[in-house]
Amino acid sequence: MAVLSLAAADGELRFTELRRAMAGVSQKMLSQTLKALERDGLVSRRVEASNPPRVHYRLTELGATLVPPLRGLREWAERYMPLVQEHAAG
Amino acid sequence: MAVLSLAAADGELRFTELRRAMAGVSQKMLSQTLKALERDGLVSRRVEASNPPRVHYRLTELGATLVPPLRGLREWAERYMPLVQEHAAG
DNA sequence: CAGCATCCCCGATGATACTG
DNA sequence: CAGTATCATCGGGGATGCTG
Repeated sequence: MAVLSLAAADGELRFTELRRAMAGVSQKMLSQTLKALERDGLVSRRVEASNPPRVHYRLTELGATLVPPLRGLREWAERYMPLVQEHAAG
Repeated sequence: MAVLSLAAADGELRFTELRRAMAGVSQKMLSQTLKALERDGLVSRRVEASNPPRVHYRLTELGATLVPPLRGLREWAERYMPLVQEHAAG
C-alpha cells in the first residue's frame, strides 16, 4: 500500500504525506513498514537536514517493478470485493 | 497460494493433494483457509460420501478471476525475491 | 481421510510518552 | 517533523489428540 501511494505520487513523498495518503495506518506501522521496505531495497530514503527535518521517500527501480502486480491485485479488490463480502454475509 | 494450486490443477483437488502441493502449510491452516475461501465464494467444496470420505475443492468463477493477479505477484516474487534477500542481507 | 477441539505461546500491533 | 521506546494485549498459528 505504501508502494502504491509512492507510485501514485510519481516521485517523492514525505512521511506525513504518506500518513495522509494511507488513512487508518498508525504512525508506528508506517514507520516500521518504511524501514523494512528500505532494508529490502524497494524504497529509498532522503533526509533533508532542515529544521524541522524533512524525510522524503521514493521507490527504487526494484520497488517500481512491484507496482504493476500490486495494481493488479488492487484492481481485483476494487472490482470483486463487493461480491466477496456479499457472499460472506449471505 | 491455495488458489494458485487449484488453478494449476485446472479442476478439482482433494484435501490431501492440496496439502502435498503446499508444503510447509499446516493442516490446521489449510483447513481454515479453505473454509474462509468457501465462505467468500472463491472455492467450492464437494464431499464424496464414501469410506473414507473424499473432499474435493475447486475454484468458483469468482475465484478464477483472482488467479491472474495472484500469478502476477508470484512471478514477481520468483524473479525479484533473490534481489530483495540479497539487499536485506548485505 | 478430512477435519474439529484444545492448549499454549509468541510476535504483531495499538496506545502512550518521549526526543533530536 | 519524524521518528524511537516502552508497555500491554490479543489473536494467529503450532502441536497434539480425537472422531465420523
